[in-house]
Amino acid sequence: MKFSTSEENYIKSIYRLQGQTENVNTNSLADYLNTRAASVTDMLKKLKLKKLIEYRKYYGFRLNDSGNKEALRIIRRHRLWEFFLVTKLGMNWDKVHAIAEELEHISSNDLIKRLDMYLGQPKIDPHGDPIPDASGRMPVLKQVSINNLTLKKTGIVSSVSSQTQQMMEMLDHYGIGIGSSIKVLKAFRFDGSLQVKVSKQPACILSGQAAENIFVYDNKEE
Amino acid sequence: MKFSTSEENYIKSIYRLQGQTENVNTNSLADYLNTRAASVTDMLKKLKLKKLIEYRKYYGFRLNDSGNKEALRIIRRHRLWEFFLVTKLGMNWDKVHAIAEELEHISSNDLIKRLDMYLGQPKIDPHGDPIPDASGRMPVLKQVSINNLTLKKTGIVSSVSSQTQQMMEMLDHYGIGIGSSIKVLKAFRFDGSLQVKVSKQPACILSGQAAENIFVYDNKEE
DNA sequence: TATAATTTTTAGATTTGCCTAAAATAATTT
DNA sequence: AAATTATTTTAGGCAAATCTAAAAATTATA
Repeated sequence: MKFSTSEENYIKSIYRLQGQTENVNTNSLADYLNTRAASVTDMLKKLKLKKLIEYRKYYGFRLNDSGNKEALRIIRRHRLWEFFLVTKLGMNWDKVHAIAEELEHISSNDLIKRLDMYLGQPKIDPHGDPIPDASGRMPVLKQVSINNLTLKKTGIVSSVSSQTQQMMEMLDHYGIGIGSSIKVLKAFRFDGSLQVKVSKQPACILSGQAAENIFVYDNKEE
Repeated sequence: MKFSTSEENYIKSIYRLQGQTENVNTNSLADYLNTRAASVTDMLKKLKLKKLIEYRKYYGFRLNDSGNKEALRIIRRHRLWEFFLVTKLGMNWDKVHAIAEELEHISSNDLIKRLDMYLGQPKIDPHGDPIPDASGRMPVLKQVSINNLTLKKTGIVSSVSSQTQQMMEMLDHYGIGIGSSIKVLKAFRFDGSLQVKVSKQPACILSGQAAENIFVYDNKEE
């Protein structure tokens, strides 16, 4: 089934909001979409008719199974395009969102399958968010501290276990933050220090102690 | 100035049609766009208001300078995306058109500038049509017979000078047609024969005699 | 050149997605 | 529990892009 751009935006937004709470309510969706409650109600009727949501008047609504599936398809497209814009076109990752919002509505399955292959079946987008697979499953992401990351494999920083002032200062100095991509070029067994490449910056050295506190997801297919 | 998808489709179509004749008339545009004359008239009013066309009621219309400029911007986007779909995603060139029709309406200048760089500033799309440059100029394409094509440079077949039955049979056998991409891997000076790669097929040998009858445009920036 | 045929435009609906204002329902207070 | 407040829905309208049917202008023909 094909959906309009507007329908897709509603589906995606409901998916976002229902993540936190159980049911979504009209006003919060209206806020989120920068529109009015009346417009939301109009669209809810349409989405109900198309059997994408559970909806009881005045009581809130949520996506049903096929609604969720559709949401994941849209999110997959969005994140693959973001990955493309950052890794292939070198766009800044805080600027890709708006463009991906447009690209995501092009729904050719063949296009997306090929894009996915071309990008190396990435598992996380440049913001550090997981990319659902073709059948709508979110990948199970194993986090590894970077001293356990395979050499030359790109990981995406997911968390840091020490949140001390000193640690933060150092991460800041190296330009490392949640979502940064990191590749280990060389591991020195003598002291556990690592030569790493952070995003597009020149290679640098991290101590073993720092390394074991920085966690990444492996990106791309094994 | 920003235009709607529908406006852009009209602009592009007028550009196509006015190529052949001087003025475009309502019915032929309606035919071309698979719509009704009344819808065309409605849009013409809008395009006139936005100062993109010359239009005298009942007498036909054509793009003015800014209309032409806009058309070329859209065509540029379309052809760059087609190039991307074929060369990067490996799509069949007879299937890319429909998808490029959607991609072309995403109008971020930064996106298109980067896409262009990423693709190597190509001069012709996979159908053999020239790609306008950023300022809307169509590239001046020099045709070269492939025995004058620089080694390892990809050319796009533009014409064949001998149209004999025998020649056609051979071209067919090698899978060479207008729009095919050809790269010369090796030139044997002894007899002028060439080892060439046609599209994604395995390399093969062409006689010097055949080669001098096959003309290509150089693609990509010098 | 008057009439017929064709082309183009206007008039008036329709659909989608949005809006405001008012009515209906639910939740909170007193 | 009744009244007040907040939320949600309905009613009715608007703009964009389309359509059909009818009117107007142009072109062709008898």
